[in-house]
Amino acid sequence: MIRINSQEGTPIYIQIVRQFKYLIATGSLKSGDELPPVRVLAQQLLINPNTVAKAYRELESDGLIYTRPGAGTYVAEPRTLFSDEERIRILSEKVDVLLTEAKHLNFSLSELLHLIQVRAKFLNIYTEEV
Amino acid sequence: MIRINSQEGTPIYIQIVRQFKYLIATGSLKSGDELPPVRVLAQQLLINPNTVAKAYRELESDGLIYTRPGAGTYVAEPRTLFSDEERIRILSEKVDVLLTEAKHLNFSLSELLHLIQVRAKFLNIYTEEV
DNA sequence: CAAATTGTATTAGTATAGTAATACAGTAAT
DNA sequence: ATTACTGTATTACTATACTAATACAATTTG
Repeated sequence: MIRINSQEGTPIYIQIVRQFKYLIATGSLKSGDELPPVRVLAQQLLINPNTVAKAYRELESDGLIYTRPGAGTYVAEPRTLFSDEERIRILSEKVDVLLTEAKHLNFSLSELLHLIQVRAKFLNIYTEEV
Repeated sequence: MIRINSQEGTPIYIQIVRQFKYLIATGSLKSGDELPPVRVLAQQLLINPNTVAKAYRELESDGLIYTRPGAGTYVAEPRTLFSDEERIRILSEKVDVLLTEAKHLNFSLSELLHLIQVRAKFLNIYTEEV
């Protein structure tokens, strides 16, 4: 379910976080689904359970999962945690960074918008047509 | 020209990099323009010249500026450093991350696309209409 | 209740990041 | 050539990140 790459340099727990984010965003993991126990995933990946726990803590602080100590860890409901203003503010920061990157890579705005739609379809994150 | 925030936690040199990236992307700094000498900017910001130098090194490795030791540091030509495949590969990674974030924040695809155009106009990075 | 399974806290070791002090080396201008 | 500027390299200190070993606490299950 999860794969880590020791070569790549990015911290193990970050790799785990990122992959679960994708799995949740694409719907491979749905609300209520249980994540593997920290010890199970740790043994699969040959790492320390605490490293998995750290990843889970990060996902929980993002509101994507919740943990019940003694019971397990589950995918949270996709409730809107923030106000509209805050949602826009959070995403705008990331959009601005992307726009800057795109500009430096010589992408035009329409090329960027097109790429986003291509990737959305490829990742199967959004089913809507635009 | 540059401002740093000691509270915010993000490393000083990263803050410097980010701000120069914006200045270049928005055209406030154009090809050939000289960046302030490391000592000058360091004194303005009350930090060590080496910290500024580190920021400049990062910008140079991104191809945005070039330095001539003994002379100064200048904004590079906006030449395309990469092949089309590579440009798309690099940007796709960042797009994927943004799409995942947008999904978790309950943005629809069209809302995301709209926000991008709004921000592009606001930042004045792209002048084209879509 | 007892046993097994869950996540958590504590502690520690190692590596790396971040910043700085200082000395070095190359360029430009007079 | 000398002086005054450039960026660079070396070294070192400090804090934090990352991972792990181990013990703890809470829930579930029989």
